[in-house]
Formats: sequence, structure tokens, C-alpha cells
Amino acid sequence: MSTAAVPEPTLRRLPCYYHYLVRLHDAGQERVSASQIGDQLGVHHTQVRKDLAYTGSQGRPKVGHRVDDLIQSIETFLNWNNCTDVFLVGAGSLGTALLGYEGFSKAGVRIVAAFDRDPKKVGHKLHGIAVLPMEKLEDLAQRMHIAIAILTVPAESAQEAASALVRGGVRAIWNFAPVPLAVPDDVVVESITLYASLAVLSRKLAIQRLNSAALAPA
Amino acid sequence: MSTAAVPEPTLRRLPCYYHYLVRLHDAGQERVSASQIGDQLGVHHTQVRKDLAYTGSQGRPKVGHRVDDLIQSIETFLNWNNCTDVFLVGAGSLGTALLGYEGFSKAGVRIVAAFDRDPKKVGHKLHGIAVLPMEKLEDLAQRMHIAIAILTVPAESAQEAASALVRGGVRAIWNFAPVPLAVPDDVVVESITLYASLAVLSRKLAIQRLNSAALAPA
DNA sequence: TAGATTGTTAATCGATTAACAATC
DNA sequence: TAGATTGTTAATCGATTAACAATC
Repeated sequence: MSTAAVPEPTLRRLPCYYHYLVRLHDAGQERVSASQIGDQLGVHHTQVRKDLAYTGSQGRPKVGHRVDDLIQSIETFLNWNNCTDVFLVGAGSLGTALLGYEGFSKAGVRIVAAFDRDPKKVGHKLHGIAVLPMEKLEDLAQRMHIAIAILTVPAESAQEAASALVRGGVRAIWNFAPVPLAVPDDVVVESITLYASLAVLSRKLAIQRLNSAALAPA
Repeated sequence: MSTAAVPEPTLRRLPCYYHYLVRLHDAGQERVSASQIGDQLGVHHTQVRKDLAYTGSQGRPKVGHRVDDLIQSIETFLNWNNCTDVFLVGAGSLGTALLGYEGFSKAGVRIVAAFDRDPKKVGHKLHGIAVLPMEKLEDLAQRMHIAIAILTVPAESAQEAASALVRGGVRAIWNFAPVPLAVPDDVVVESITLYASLAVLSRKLAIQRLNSAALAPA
């Protein structure tokens, strides 16, 4: 994998291209142009070309790209070929939902154990994955050399759980709790911010309404 | 609510400020400076000031902002005071998890009904919310003037469900399915892109590792 | 060939950061 | 008062879009 700096927006678009391409592939389409991808996903065609260039895939003038080549390039670029073992912390309803996601294994991530502090949950299996007590988290993370964890505990417990993960040697936390985590500089945190997304949605709707009201007055 | 264009990054940061401020408030702190907020959340202090200026809140030189004023301003700005009735479509594990989220009601959204095409789920209540058959979606959305829907169906069913929502008059879709939705121009879609977030996480980790390997060679 | 498509270089746009005057 | 903090205007930075030469 290259060290080169990739713009984060590019990184966020690549999985979208990927899923679109897989659907094209399943539909039997063999070739695709940057314009076709862009039109479908609402991205400028030049932008699509730049994004795809990062993956190293090359197209042919007049012909476009081979769909399966592109799929392969994006997979390799995102390192989705190599599956990493990860822990999931917080086996509540959201955590359980994520445990059931088949798709993650195609995106380079395999959940190998879940942890919860509720004794009622411990010992059971959810979607085939054992739920272990929080007390075992730190030691097990170390022994299994776990680098990535998914954090789906309530906001109040998030910092405590994150600290335990860091002590266990975890280097990257995918954070679903709506709180910023205090971790050392060399630990990576990527948060799913539902409230941010909801704020964007409701503002887009408000603007849409103002526009349509302006266009079609009484 | 003002029509003024607000940068989307600002809109995404405001909920983070809000949650941080609520925690300060609960901890009994009365005043806060832009620098304090910025330090805690990793945002430049000038950025924080600009963001807060959009909400109309004013601080006082040397003193800073009153925490409860700021909370109030952000709430009003994001329209989190007025609760909107929304539908949730897809009562699978993710949908069920979201049904249980207490926090949405504080963010201006109340889920009033869930829909699923699985007859086994229909008729039951989840977290106190009735699960209704998909056949009733369109008519009920129209009669209840539902403007927003949360989409938590599998990828294969997402477009079909989205189309039903549009026919029912829904104007905004919060999409948790990993597919782009084809909807009319005047319908707003905001997607939660888990795979994009995961791609960012794993790349950040890879870069972090390269950096620390470069700093501490064998 | 002619024209569609690629990939790259330049221009634009918008967000972030820096600089600074105002003020409590 | 002196100094911390605000809010605004200017500079920088980075991503997106436009322009265009290369090529199959």
C-alpha cells in the first residue's frame, strides 16, 4: 500500500464507486466510463477520474475502464482483500446489529469477539460471536494483537471502554458513541456522527421547503 | 429559521459542540470560551467562533459565552426544539437499535411508526412503537403528512422502499442502506456511509503505522 | 478518420487558519 | 489599566471544476 496522501473525500467516495461497480458487474456490464459512474453517483466526471487514478487503475481512451479491473483496484487500494480481526465493545442493540453485518468481512474487517459489562449478555453468542466480560478485554486484546475495535457502548461508558482498549494495545477505534474520545496521539479514532448527519438532513429539508415555497407561491 | 447558507462542515460540528456544552452544563460550568471548546474537540478556535456566529449567539470579550445561552442558541438554530414525526422503514436489527435511541427526540425527531415487510414482525411493538406492514406505508405517510423517514432496509429493498416513501409524500430520507437512492430532485437524501467511514479508519491506521515505523526503526 | 474518453494541468471555489482591531 | 477574549477581514490551503492535449 502506498504512503501517498489521499484526500479524505476521495477515500469516502471509493467505497461508493466500489458498490456501484459490483452492481454493474452483477448486471453483466463489462466496461464503464468515468462519466457513467459520475452521473449515477452525482460526482463530477473529472473527480471520478482523479479518484480512480489514486487506485492505480488505468482506463483506455474511447473505451473506458474494465469493470472488474476497477473493482480489483479499489479492493486492493482499500486493503479490503486482507481481513483484520477486530473486537466489538458494547453488545447492545446497535452492537448486535453490527455483529450481524455480513458486509464488513468484504471490507477487510472480521469481528472475532464481542464484550459487554452486562453479566446477562456474557457467555451467550450473538450471530455466532461470543460475548465476553469487559474484564477480559485488555488482556485478550494484547494476546491476540488486536489493532482495531468497534465501540458501541453508551456515551457514559465510552471513554472508559476506549481507555481499556488503548491499554490493550488497540491502535484504531471506530466510535459509534456520540462523545469525543481522549486517546493518545498515535491512536486513530473515526466516529460515526449520527446527530451531525441528522442536522444536515433537517437543514437540507428546511432549505428545500423554502425554495419550493419561493417557486410556487400562493 | 434563517435561509442563509451554512457550510455543511459547520452544520456537522454544531451537534458536537452541543453535546460537549451539555456535559459542561451538567458539570456545573457556567461560562466557556471558543478556545476551550476548540481545544477539547480538535477544532481551531477561530473556526469555533465562526460556527457559533451562525447560531446568532454572542459572547463577551474577556468573559466568553454563557454555556446555557450557547446550548439554547444551537438548539434553536438546529430546530431541535420542535419535534417532527418520522417513519422508520425496516425493522431489522439496525432499525430496532435506532427505535431504541432516546436521543433522537432531543434532536427534533420522534419515530411514530415502523414498517416491515416480514409478517412475523408486523403487529408487534418494538420499544413501544408499532410495526406495520409495508402496504400501509404510502397511504399512512400521506394522511399523517410525514416529511422525514429513516431507511434501514437491506440494500436490495432500499430503492423500492424509497420509491414508496416518495409516493407517500416524504420529502427527506435518512438512508442507512449502502446504495445511492434515485429520488426526485426535490427529495432530500442524507446517507450514513459506514463503508466510507471504515475506509477512512483503516487508511488512517495504515498511515499511523508507517509514521511510527519511520520514527522508530529497527 | 472522427469522435469519445482518458489523464493532466490550470482556474475556481470554498473552507480553514492567520492577523488584528474592538471591547469588557 | 492590562490582558484575555471576541468578532471580522485577509491570507492560505485544499478540493472541485474547467480546459485541453493525448490516444485508442
